Amino acid sequence: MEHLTIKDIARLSGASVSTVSRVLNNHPDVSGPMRARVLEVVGTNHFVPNNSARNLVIRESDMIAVIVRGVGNPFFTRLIKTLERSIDDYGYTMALHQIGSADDEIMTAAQIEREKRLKGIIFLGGRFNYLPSEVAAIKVPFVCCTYTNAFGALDPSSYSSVAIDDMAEAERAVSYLIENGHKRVGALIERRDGGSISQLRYEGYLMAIRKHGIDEDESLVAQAGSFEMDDAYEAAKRLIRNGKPTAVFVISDTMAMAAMKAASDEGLNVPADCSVIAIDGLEETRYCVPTLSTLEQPAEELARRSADILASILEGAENSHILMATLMREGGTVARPQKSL
Amino acid sequence: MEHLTIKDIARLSGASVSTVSRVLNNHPDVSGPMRARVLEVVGTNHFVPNNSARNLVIRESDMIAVIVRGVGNPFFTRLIKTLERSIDDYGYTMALHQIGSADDEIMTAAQIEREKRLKGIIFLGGRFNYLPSEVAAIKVPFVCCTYTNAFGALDPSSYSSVAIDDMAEAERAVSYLIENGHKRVGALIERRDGGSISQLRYEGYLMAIRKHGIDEDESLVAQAGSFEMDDAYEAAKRLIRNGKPTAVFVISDTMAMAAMKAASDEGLNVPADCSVIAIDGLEETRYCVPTLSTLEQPAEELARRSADILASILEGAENSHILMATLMREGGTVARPQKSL
DNA sequence: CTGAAAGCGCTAACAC
DNA sequence: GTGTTAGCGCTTTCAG
Repeated sequence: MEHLTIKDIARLSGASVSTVSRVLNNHPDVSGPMRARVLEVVGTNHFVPNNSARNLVIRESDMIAVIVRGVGNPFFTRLIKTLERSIDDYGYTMALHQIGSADDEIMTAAQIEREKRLKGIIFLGGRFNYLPSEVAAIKVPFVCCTYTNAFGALDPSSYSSVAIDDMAEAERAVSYLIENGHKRVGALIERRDGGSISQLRYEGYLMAIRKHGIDEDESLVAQAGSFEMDDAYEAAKRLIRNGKPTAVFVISDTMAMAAMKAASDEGLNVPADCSVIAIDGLEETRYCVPTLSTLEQPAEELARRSADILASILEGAENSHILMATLMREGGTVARPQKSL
Repeated sequence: MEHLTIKDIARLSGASVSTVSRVLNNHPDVSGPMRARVLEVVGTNHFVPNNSARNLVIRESDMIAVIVRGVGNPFFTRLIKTLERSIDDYGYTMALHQIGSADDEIMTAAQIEREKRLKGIIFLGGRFNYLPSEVAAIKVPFVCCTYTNAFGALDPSSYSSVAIDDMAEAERAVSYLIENGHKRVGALIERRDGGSISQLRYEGYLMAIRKHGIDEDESLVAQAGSFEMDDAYEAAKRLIRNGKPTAVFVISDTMAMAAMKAASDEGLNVPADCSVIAIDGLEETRYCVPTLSTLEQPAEELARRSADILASILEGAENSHILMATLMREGGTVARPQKSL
């Protein structure tokens, strides 16, 4: 016997399929003895109803899908936790879907939407350049969490988003370094183009140094080519050797950890010889020695507001976009530059 | 129009449902013009087939589910990446399922198995105490990755596992400290009981100190109550103050990061005043200053072997159990104790 | 309270 | 090549 069906249970318990279905779904109109009998058969046979069949006939679910590209991103951890709780509080059920680096989140979403009869979707990280034509495949409301359609052509009324102003926050971080007396401020980024979060934060870096009348210096910009720590480490070493910065702005906390290690391995003391500031605010970097100075994204808020927006849209509200502020975490990695430099 | 069905596409394109189905599934026996016509209608209408219906009629899939409790665990990150690639290499498709802390992985698995017609399952982290009766609900082969049924009563031939020998490895880590001259070796754990990985590693700690004839000292054992960094930080502070250890064995890398911070905040230098060793081998802790000394779990291997086993079982092989060795990463957090202590 | 029967959207024989 | 049709396993009117 491969897999039992509701029909088998009916036969085994001497009830009809509809009665079995009723007890399975906790409908009240089943007699005590009958219910007990069915439950017993279900139990001893480890019967589990086929959800595909169920989903097929149920025209709607209470499910909200959270689609993540890269569960590897530690920043998403906290978001996911809060998302789960918020979605639950609204009476919905969360389904987390990790997608491979090759998959397209929009196509995946459209697929899952039909399969699960989703109520709505929350994307955790994604492309910045959706086209209206592709998004048309998604018929339920969705919110982009931690990013917006900065490089795309989406009608703002067609989707929602909750994120920080990456460019402005990066500018703030770099300005903070400059205001602390730094002139040679390096930037450790992934890529300066490519339409990712790295590009936005790099542009914020540029705005800050221009605004403060500092000349751009190519030797002060290091592109790691990825968000990985090993690539960041190597890029940081190059940056330190070639650019001799007194402070470095890093686009993410994990990359900043690698940069701090690189500085240490180069014989530099952080922050005495080289200050470091980043954006993200991972829990892990609180435990760096010294604690990483970083602009903390309001992770819990980001997640909660995303759920709030989706829930309100489900109640009839319009799409909306929220830009949240970061909180400066004054750790111990920023100091005024040494006189000698 | 809510959602189109294959029937709508048939009507719109002047084809029959079976023809539409054929082009959707890339069957060869459809004429060029007809195929193009259908594809066009599908495209302009953003039609996505209902997978529930599809799964219902397709009696089997090529899917292997990876069920994770807590995507938050950074150690799982690398595992997931490798798992995805390995599963893909075998020609299967991976579906990642995060389960909430309240859900039971076995019930969830049974459910998903039927829903998706899974080929097999890989659990990433889970309870150590499955009962044969509950596991009976799962009809496809499954492998426990990173843990075994240490506290349960499962027949070894009924499931597979790939893990390290937690107790032995913990003993090895602690012995390493003792052999480096440490007598006051503390243990920072989650709980000493509860049937988790913490219990196993704690028992390894006990074995090591007993084997070396060191007396047990309650003030040298700190239970954090969770695997969280903030709890570990507080527990580490208590441990340092009350136990005055010259070295600490920590059951996980993340908790070790917190412990190093605690030591630093207590005015201690790691490793001069207090050595630290852990088990896991996260990429992040390579970038601690100094690099954390830890027994690296062979993450890629763990994942690859899990996929290998599952694939071989699917080819007719028997269940099997693999215990893998860790690799000692000699970072910079272990030193011989100071004379003065 | 319980059973019979009609689909949910799709695939796969089976005819033409 | 293309269309017709019988279910996949389940929920849900609708009768009794």
